[in-house]
Amino acid sequence: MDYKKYWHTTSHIMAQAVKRLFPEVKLGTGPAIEKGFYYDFYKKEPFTPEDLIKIEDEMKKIIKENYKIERIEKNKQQAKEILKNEPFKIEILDEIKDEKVTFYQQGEFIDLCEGPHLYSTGEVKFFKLLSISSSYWRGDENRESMQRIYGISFETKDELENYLKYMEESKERDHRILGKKLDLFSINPDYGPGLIFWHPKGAIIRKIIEDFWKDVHLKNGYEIVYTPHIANISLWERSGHTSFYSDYLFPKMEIEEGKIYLLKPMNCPFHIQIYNSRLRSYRELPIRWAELGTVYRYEKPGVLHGLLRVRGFTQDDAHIFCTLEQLEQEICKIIDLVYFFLKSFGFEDYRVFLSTRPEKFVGTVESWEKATSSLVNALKSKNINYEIDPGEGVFYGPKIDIKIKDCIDREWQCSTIQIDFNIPEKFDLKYIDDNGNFKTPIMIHRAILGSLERFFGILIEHYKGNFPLWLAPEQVRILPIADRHNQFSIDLREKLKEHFRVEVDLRNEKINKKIKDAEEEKIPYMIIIGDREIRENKLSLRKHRKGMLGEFSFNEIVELFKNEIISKKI
RNA sequence: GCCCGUGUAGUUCAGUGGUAGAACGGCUCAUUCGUAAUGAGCAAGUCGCCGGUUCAAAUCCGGCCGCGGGCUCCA
Repeated sequence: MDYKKYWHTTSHIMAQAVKRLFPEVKLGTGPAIEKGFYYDFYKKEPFTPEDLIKIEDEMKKIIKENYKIERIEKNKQQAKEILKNEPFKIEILDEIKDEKVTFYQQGEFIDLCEGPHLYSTGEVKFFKLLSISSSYWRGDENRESMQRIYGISFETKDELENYLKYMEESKERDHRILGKKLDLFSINPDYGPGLIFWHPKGAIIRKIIEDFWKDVHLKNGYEIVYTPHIANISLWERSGHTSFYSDYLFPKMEIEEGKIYLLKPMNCPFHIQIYNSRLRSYRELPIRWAELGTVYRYEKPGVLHGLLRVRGFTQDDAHIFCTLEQLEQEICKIIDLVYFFLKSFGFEDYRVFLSTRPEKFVGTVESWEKATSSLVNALKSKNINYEIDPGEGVFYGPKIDIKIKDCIDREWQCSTIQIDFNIPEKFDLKYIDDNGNFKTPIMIHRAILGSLERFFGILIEHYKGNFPLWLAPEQVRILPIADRHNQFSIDLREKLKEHFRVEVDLRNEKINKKIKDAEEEKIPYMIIIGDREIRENKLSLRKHRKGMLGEFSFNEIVELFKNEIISKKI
C-alpha cells in the first residue's frame, strides 16, 4: 500500500499532540517522507526523549478519540484569521497563488494542508516516534532553527516491528562499527578528521580491488597513468577550480617565495597535461586514461561521515578523449564496464538517472543536445530503463548517474559518467583531423566505484562484514584442537599459503573458543585439526555461519576454494 | 558551518562535588580439551583540551576540539 497518506496523517496527529502538551509551540511543516514522516516545530527549549514518550501517549489518546478528519476550503482572508498565531504557516500561505486554500481539521486541531489524509485519526494503528533533531526553517541557515521530530507508522504491529528490526540491523551493518571490530580501518580525529588509515586487513581488500580494477581496465582498452598529488596554483587557476571550487580546496602551500601549490581536488587537469604534452592525431582517438587518483577536498566538519564522506579519497577515475562521432559508442562501453564491475561485487539492482542541461551552462545548446542524445541512444541501445533529472546536469555537460541498491534496499550512488565541453576549451585541447585541421576533442569523466574509501564503506555494509572469499582478508583459519596438533597445522598452513590467505590459531584455547572467535571475525572457512584428521589425513571443513561441511582431502579443498574465488561467489 | 546530543582503560560502558569502576580484550600461570566463551592472577586511565567556580571538580560554569543525529524529501 502507499503509506504516504497514512504517514502524513500520523504527522498531523503528532502535531496535535504537541500542540496540546506545548501550546506555545509554533507549527512549521510536516510531510510524509520516503520512510515515515516528520513535523518541524518552533520551540525555544528543545524536546527531550521524555517529551517524546509524553507525545506518543497523547497521540494514542487522539487515535482512540477517533476524530473525523475534515477537508475545509477557505479563502485567503479567512485562512489568515485562522492562522493568526502561526507565523510560519502565514509565510507559506503568503506564497500560495490560489485564492482558495485548504485546511484539514481533526478535533480542535486545524492545519493548512493540501492533503490528502485518512478519514479519521482512528485509522492510524501502530506508530513510533524515532528521533529529535534540528533543522533550519526552509533549509536556510540564516532562518530560525526548528525542532524536528521523526516518526514512522504502520497498519499492523508486524510491519512496525519489522521496520524497527530493520533499523537495528542497519546499525549492525554500520561500516564505522564493523571497521573497528574487524580491524579494517581507522580515523584519528586528532590528526585528521576525514582522513583514512587503512589497516592491514582493509588494505589487503583494497589491494585486491585495485588489482582487479587495473586488470579489467587494461583488458578494456584503457591505459593506466599516475599523476602528482600537488601542482602549482596556476594549473588550478586555468582549470577554474580556484574560482568555482574554492570552498573545497585545502589552503595554499607556499613552498618557496612566490611558488604556491595546491593539493589536487580532481585528477582531470593532470590527465589533460599528459594529453597536451604533444600533438595528437585523430588516429589516436579515443584515448582512455585511467588512474586510481587520490584527491583532497575540504569538506565542512559537520558533513564528515566514516568512509562515506571524507577529506582525502581515491577516485577510480578515467578520462576519455574522443570525437563527437565516437561519443555514443564510448558511453556504451563505459556502461558495460560499470555493469561488469558492479555485478562482480554482488550489486544487481540499479537505477539510472540522466541529468540534462541546467540553467547555467557552458557550450552551445546544439552541442548539449547532441551529447544528451548520445547518452540517450547509448542507454536505449543497452535497453536500460532510466529516469530523467531535468536541469540537474553539471554546468559543463550532461551526465548519467547509476545508483546501486544494497541487500537491504538502500540506494548508493557510485558510478557517474559526465560529458565535459568546458575543460577541453579551457586547456585548448586539440587533435588534427583527417583533413589536417585542428579540432577540439570531447572529454568524458567517469568513475565506476566512485571512490575506493566510499565504495569500501558500502561493501562493508552490503556484506555486513561477511566478505566473499575472493575479498576476505583472511580466507581460511586452521584451528588445532590441542598442542600436539600444532605442527601438523603449521605445515598445512605452509601448503595452503601458496594459494590462499591463511592463518593458524595456536592460542592455548579450547576449540569452542577458537571457533567462536573465527566466527565473530567472519573468517569464511575454518579447518579443524585433531587426532582423527592427522590419522586419516582428512581435513574437517567448517563454513562461516553454516557450520560443519564434512571432511575433505587437501586437493578437494584447494579446488573448492579456487572455484569460489574465481567465480567471485557471494 | 548551524542546531541538538555526546566525549571516563585498547573496546563497550557505569560513575550528580569528597581516594577512578565493571565487562570484554591484553599479559602471566594452570589446563590439552572435538564444532560459538576453561579457570586463577596481574597490568592497564592527564576522566578530550584550556580556563573558571570551590577547601575539594570526571561531576558545576565558559571556550575550543572531536564524535553522533539532523540541517537534501517543503501546505
